[in-house]
Amino acid sequence: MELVIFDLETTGFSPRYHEIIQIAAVRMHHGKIKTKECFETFVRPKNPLPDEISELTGITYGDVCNAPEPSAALMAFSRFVGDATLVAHNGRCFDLPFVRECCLRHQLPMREVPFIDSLALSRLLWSSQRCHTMDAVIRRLRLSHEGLRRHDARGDVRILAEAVRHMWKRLGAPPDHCPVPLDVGHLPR
DNA sequence: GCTAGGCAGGAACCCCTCCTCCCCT
Repeated sequence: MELVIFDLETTGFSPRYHEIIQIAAVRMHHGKIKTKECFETFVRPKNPLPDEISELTGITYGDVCNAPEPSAALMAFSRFVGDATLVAHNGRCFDLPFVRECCLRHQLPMREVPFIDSLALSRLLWSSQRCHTMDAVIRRLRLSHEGLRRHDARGDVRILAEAVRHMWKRLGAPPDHCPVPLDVGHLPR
C-alpha cells in the first residue's frame, strides 16, 4: 500500500475565508517511510499573512512572496501523490476541505483520491481517551521531534509519518491492510 | 474581527435525539 502523508499550513481555520500557505508530504511504501521521496512547497496567498500565523508557523512574507500560486502548487502536489492513498491528521475536516475549496476557487477539475484520517487511527488505538491532538499522539508514542519544528508542515509531516507507522503497527494491521475504513478526498486532476 | 463541520461520548431514556466538545491553523 502506497501512502502519502501530508500536512497544510494555512492563514486560519476556515477554508472559505483563509488560504493555504504551505504544503508538505512524504511517501510511505509497504510501511516504510521514504524520507527522500518528499514534497515541500510554500504557497503565495492573496492576502497578507496574519502576525499570529507567522508567530505560530515561523512562515514569513519572505517565504511566500515568490512562492507558486495555489493552483500551481496543488497541481504539483497532485502529481506527487499519483495513485497513492492520502493521510492527514484531522484531514477529513481540515486539510481536505482546504484543498477542495482551493480547487473550486481556481476552477481546477478534480479527481477522487482514497484517504485515511490519522485521527481515526488514534481514536481506534486509544478509544478510552478523549484527546487525540497531534501533541497527544506524539506524547503517547514517545516520539522525539528534536530538530523538527512543530507547525511547519515540513516538520509536522515527518512526525506524523512516524506516528502513523507506529499506530498502524500497534493496531496489528499488516502494512497493506488499512485498520480503519478508507475515506475519499479530492485533488486537482 | 469574523469565519467550518463531522465525530465521539454522555445525558436521558429504553432507542433515538440532542448537546457539547474535539480537531485542524
